[in-house]
Amino acid sequence: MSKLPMIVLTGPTAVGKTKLSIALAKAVDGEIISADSMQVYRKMDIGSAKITQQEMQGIPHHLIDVLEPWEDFNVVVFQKLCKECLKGIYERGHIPIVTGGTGFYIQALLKDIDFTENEENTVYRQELERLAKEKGAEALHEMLRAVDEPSAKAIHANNIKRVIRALEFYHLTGQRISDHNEQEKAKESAYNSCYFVLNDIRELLYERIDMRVDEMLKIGLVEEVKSLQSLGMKKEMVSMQGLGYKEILAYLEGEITLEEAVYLIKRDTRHFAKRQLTWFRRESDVIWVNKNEFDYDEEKILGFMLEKFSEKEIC
RNA sequence: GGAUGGAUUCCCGAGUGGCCAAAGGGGACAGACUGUAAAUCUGCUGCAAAUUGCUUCGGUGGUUCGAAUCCACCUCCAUCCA
Repeated sequence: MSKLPMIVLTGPTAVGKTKLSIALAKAVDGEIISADSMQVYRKMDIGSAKITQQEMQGIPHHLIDVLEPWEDFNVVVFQKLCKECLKGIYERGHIPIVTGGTGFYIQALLKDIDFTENEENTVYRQELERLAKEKGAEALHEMLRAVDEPSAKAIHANNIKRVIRALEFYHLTGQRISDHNEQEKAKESAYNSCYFVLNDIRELLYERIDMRVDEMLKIGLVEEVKSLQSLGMKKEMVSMQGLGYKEILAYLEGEITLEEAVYLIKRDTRHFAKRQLTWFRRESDVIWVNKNEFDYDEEKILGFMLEKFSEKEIC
């Protein structure tokens, strides 16, 4: 059986994915699946730059507003929910358009990376976290070296989160995560997909980010976070680690001024955009769509993408 | 007009005779990433080359084997007194 068709539309934050995704969906009779780690949350509209009902223009959207802000979300949940959506979309004879900036999620979907081999082991993880605090990152890294030399070499000792995950993986499965990664890395895409990365001149992108943050504030980001706070959201929660949320929360708790919070949101969003680009550069088979090369003309961009997609479908 | 304090590499800021291309932070840039990924972490940042050379610390001149660091004058900034 041939692989199922799929369009991926990604790119750095604030590049203009949302708008383009609607035009694309109309053109190919598609449904949109959001690959975004924050837009899944209800009550988090402004800070996550969530698409509005009106902007959707009747195009079905999935994985938006499906979780409460106190619920955990991660790749595994994404992958699971995503597969469920895809099933329905294919049954309806539509094309799935995966839109969003979380490269890791997209990879997990395309390569169908296997995360199923273990449960989240909070007890062991908590113990490791405690160890890290008491004995330091180096000690933890030594523990990893003892059981999984390649991982220890690849993961910097300071990157405690990933050291912990590697240890946890070994603890749970008896297998080295480095070996597991090796296997998963070799996989190729499970779909007949076109992987578009929308991009723009860096400088302009940064400008747009700054402007968008100002806009968020103007339309009530602080109020949004305030209401989340009153619902009991704490900064440790996954949802509150989103850009715009953690900083405003820090402001509301009196740790920093509003001015500082705004500066941090802008800066960290810029950093984020950069990291996204680094990720996409590493992915193979991506089709870069530099807006400036199309004179910022939506029609031209769309035309190019449709052409690429039809090439893909034929072969 | 007078007094005092300052001017440092993209920015902030340390450095007060050799160990200084100059601490530290920020930004910029680059990278890693396989269950928190809007997260977490790393590298790099005067110019050119093999351990080297060259041009930098407001300007000009001087002291010294040697100056970002000392001296003189000048320019600009800040505060205070007229």
